[in-house]
Amino acid sequence: MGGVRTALYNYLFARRHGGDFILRIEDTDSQRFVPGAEEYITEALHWCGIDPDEGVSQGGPHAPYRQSERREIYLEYALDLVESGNAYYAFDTPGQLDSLRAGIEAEGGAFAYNYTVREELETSLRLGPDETSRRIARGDGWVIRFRMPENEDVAMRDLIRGEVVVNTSTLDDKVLYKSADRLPTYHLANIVDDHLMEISHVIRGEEWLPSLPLHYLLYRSLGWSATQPEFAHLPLLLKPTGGGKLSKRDGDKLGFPVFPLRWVSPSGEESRGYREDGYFPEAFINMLALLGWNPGTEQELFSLDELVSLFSLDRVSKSGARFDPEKAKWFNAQYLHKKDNAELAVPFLETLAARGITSCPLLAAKVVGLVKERATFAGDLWDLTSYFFMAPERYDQKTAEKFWKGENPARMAQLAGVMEGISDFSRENIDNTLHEWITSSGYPMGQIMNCLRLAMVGESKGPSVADICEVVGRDETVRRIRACLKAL
RNA sequence: GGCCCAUUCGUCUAUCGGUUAGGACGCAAGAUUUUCAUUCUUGAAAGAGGAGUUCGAUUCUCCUAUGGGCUACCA
Repeated sequence: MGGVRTALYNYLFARRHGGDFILRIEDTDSQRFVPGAEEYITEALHWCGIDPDEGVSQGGPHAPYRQSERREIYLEYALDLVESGNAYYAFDTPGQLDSLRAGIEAEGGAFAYNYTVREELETSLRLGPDETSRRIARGDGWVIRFRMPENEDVAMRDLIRGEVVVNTSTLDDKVLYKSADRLPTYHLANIVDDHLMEISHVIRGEEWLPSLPLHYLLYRSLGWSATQPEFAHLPLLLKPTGGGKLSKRDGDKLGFPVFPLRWVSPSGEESRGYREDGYFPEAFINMLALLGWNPGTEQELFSLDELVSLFSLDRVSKSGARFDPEKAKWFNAQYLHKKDNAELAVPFLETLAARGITSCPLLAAKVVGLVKERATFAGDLWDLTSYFFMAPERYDQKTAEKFWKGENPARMAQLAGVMEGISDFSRENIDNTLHEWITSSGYPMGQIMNCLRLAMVGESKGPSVADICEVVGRDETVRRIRACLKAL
């Protein structure tokens, strides 16, 4: 969800300003490669209606869009950085660093790989060029680290938060190029690719804000400050209850989807998706758009086009937004109620067919129209309409006790005959005949109507009883009244 | 621990120094629907605390508190 919202804001911003929305796959962690994940992202964006203009599946002038296919690009820039003195080689093994870290933490300190230690550790800064070359030639493992300046205030601009200043002495010498898989880290790859792909705006999650100084310094060290993109860091999506940002596991625990589409991990773990749970993509998108942004008016329902024309980064809120599954449902219900009956009838007919019921599109659309305002999801439709297709199998006890008593059963027996006599079995005619008969007989209207509903539906719910009678037809109406008489 | 960001009803939010602090979800009550739902009306519900600036602070500044993020050869 968080990722989709980020993509959505990027899409809206790009569309709003006539730019391109680019999907780049940042797969520089070979350890965490997940088969199927990339296809999943593409399919999810497509379902949401926010396909990229450029990217892995549509290509574009900046291809390839998969960082794993651009690996030879990055080393060159990392070496440039070493040459210009902005980066250096480090030969420390992960094991060495772990024990160093553990030792310092045991004394209550915090280890940072920075200006205080880089001249004492296994770095090219201490070893000198000859020894460094010797070690590299020998095949020692090396990484390239950024040489973070000492005590410099970096002033940055965020389109949502304004000015942010950080002193470099609180930062560390981040690894830019990894030894393990001969790939850059996010930081280097991101800056290099954003430059090469002519990215104008980076709109990403707030968790990236702490590395913004590094990114600013990287642009400067590479000599790209003049063309560096603008940044906007989005507030995080928070769990509905408790603390922390929304994470992939929360949905299963709290009973709502966190994925746009159902996701089955390679290890077989399943996560439900908004699509499979019956959400309309328009409703999902609408809900996400308003989680952290609003147009300043009281309008809450927006089409994608409206969002495009209204969206602006300066109306994005600064604080984290707690996701409310109830409001998500409300959005879906709004879209469901607005949906065309014939359109809703298409999946509904499939539901019916799966239950062995054959119906025509016209009838299905009519039934859907009668009950859709009671539904939140298209999947609710069957529960709300089953009595149109099947006679009730049991009768709600409370309703029966309340209405099916005294002279009412005898009156219902009469009503069966009255119904049988209606030749034009239309809604209007049923309604008129019914009222006329009840009034002229001097029967209590509420009692009779509720008894009839009980016979037709089995409980106290549903649209106008005349509508129900019309749909099921005269014979079935009479049959249901007599069945109810027999059962009760 | 260090650094950074944030703080208005339970939740999402409006307010860009002067408002009876508005809307939405949810909740409650009522009306309509001779049922249920929809719809409509109404109600309960908020400026974290403390200083300062100002004629006047929810709004600007600082401090504190709280929440969150980051602190990997992950993104």
